[in-house]
Amino acid sequence: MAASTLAEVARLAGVSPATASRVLNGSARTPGPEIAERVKEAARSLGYIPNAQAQGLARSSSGLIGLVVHDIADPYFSTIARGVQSAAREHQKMVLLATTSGTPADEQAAVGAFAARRADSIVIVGSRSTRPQDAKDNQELAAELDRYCSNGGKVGIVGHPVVGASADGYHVVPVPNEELATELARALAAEHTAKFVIIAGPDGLLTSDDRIRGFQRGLLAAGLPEAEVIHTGFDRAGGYQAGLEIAGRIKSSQDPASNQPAACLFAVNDVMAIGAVAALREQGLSIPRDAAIAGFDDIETLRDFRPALTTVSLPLEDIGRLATLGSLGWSETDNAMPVTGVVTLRRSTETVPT
Amino acid sequence: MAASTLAEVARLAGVSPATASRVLNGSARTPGPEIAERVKEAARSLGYIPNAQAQGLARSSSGLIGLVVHDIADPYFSTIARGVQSAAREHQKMVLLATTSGTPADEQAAVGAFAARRADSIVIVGSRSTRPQDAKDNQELAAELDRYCSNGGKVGIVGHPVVGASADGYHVVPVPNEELATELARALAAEHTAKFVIIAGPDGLLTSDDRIRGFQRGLLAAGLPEAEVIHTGFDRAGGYQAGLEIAGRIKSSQDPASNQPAACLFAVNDVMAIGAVAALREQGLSIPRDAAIAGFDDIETLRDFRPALTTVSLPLEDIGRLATLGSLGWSETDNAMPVTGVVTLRRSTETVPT
DNA sequence: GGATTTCTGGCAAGCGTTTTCCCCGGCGGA
DNA sequence: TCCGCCGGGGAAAACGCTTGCCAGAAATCC
Repeated sequence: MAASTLAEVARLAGVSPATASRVLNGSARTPGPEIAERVKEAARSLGYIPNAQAQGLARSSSGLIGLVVHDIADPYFSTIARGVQSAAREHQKMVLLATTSGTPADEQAAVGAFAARRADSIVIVGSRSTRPQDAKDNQELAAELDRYCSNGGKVGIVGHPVVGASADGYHVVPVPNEELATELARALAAEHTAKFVIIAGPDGLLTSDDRIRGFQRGLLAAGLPEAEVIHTGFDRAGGYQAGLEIAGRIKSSQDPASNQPAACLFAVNDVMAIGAVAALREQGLSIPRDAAIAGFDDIETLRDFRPALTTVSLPLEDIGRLATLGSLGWSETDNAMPVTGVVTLRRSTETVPT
Repeated sequence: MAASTLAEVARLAGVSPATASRVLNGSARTPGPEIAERVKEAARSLGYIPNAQAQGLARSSSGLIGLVVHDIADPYFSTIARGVQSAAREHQKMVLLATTSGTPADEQAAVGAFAARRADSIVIVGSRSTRPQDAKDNQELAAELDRYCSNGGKVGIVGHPVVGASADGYHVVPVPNEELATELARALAAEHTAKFVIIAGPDGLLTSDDRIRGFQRGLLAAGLPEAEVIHTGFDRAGGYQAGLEIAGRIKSSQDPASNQPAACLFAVNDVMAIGAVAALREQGLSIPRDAAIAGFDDIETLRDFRPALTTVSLPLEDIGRLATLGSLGWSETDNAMPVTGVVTLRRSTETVPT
């Protein structure tokens, strides 16, 4: 038994498909109540489900929102995805998911697929890259997006605009990474005298770069020298690796007499921070005694981590919502309420008394 | 500028739409190479993107896979989602996401929406409920699914079949929750003499119930009495609450002379376990000294948690893949490799020497 | 060399809706 | 009483693509 069609419903109700369509799917014109009832009854008895593809074709709008993330299993993205999902639901849209590992080429493919599906809008999350090797792909991504926009699509972007994209229809939700990193640095500088080291993502990853820049600026403002920057992977493994390296240095240079932390670390995101902590611990170091460490994002799942991680709380779910609403043309919302975060000092950067 | 259509491409290339369709979208018949080149060139120059909705309508298949989860921000689900996504991608499908908070009514709505979109298959993840208040909704969900299946849809389910669903086309990926919980209990029973307490989800949540049952069986096999079961929310908050209660009891009854843990806790999932640990700690108790605790799932993000959590490792990503492949009719795969987990003993249940 | 296949394009009929007209009956105003 | 309106229902034309079928041409076989 194939799914029943509108035509069948109409026939059963003894009306034309036009009328059936009008009563079953919100139309400006509402047929007479008696007829309407008959149609609804017919639909019910046949178990009629409108074919959204056909509707999409006819209305040329699909009710779909495309979501592009690096990795849906990463808590950063999945939290944002939750926001996207909830905003989409409020607007009776469904979300189409694409994961890309952050590769611009994959992102381009995803945008293409969304365009093919005539998604009403696309939300892109995840740090942009300006690395030279990505330049070409970035350009193609930008072209794909521009094409999508010029065909009437809307795009919501978290963080940085896609490099090179220029058409109308973009809505970016800015995240004050730099400012917040500055604040974090100042807060840490007030308590710590140890050497600062930044555990960062690959050079050219915009989010990472912003946070580095902001942090350095904060140190500067506090009259401290620039921090050393270690570039590594933007994930736990990267943090872990950097942690190992730092642990080695600390152990070889630590002054046993001092009980001040030998280093104050800033990992540009929480997951990296956790990786670094794991490495430091494995090497027998203790946080925050031997080294203080801060992250960024304030991932929910990691809040029970001990020592509690100093970090910058970002309203990830709201960010997802905002990007979605923005992509839907709901731009009033963001003017009302720009994204902001708050520096959250916790145990991992406390200076141990004595 | 509206998106260009196949007809325009055909016109520009000087061929019929039929021919254009054949060269641009994999068809059994491939037109002559010279013509093909002309069409491709035309398509390229127009920036043609096939309209997937129209294709779907014509082919009556959408290339969509519907994924139903309780909460995409929950690491359990997001890890499975990653597997689903990757399997989908390998089969050139896109995934449509729906989150339902586990409410059967919402799940039904999601299935309906997927059916409307003519999703090729649906993957349902998340514990089924047999609670009386859900009975009616469950039945409707089952009806909706049956309808979807009888219209040719395929369904992949993780864990338990939907209560009451009977049509053809279901593929369930069984997760040996009960067996693994039994194993876990035996392993713990070998080391612990303290009172066992199970921190469980609401009564009637199948996954929770299975894990309880398995655990009790394991205790029994080890010659120990049944554990007390505390029913609470299936999430961190639930675990936390139970943790508070247990902490109270422990503190009021603890024998200061003993340095054996006063209780051995089993939380039916990792997130609950983490919540419980947080509560216990807040109450000044230490793990595993005052209480041992184990979880279930082995969530990746929580692996760096200290004390490392004893748990049962589940190949979540594979489970997602399997359910997806199964839903696509790739059933050979699962016969070859049933899902299995492994009891992973870690620090949180170690008995402290002396 | 003629007849029979084998190919290759094109025509046109869907796929299931929406939406623009159009028509017809009833109504109020003059 | 006549006319213009209005409102509700239907016919039919999209929407953009696939595919079964057909016809002509080329290739193959006696």
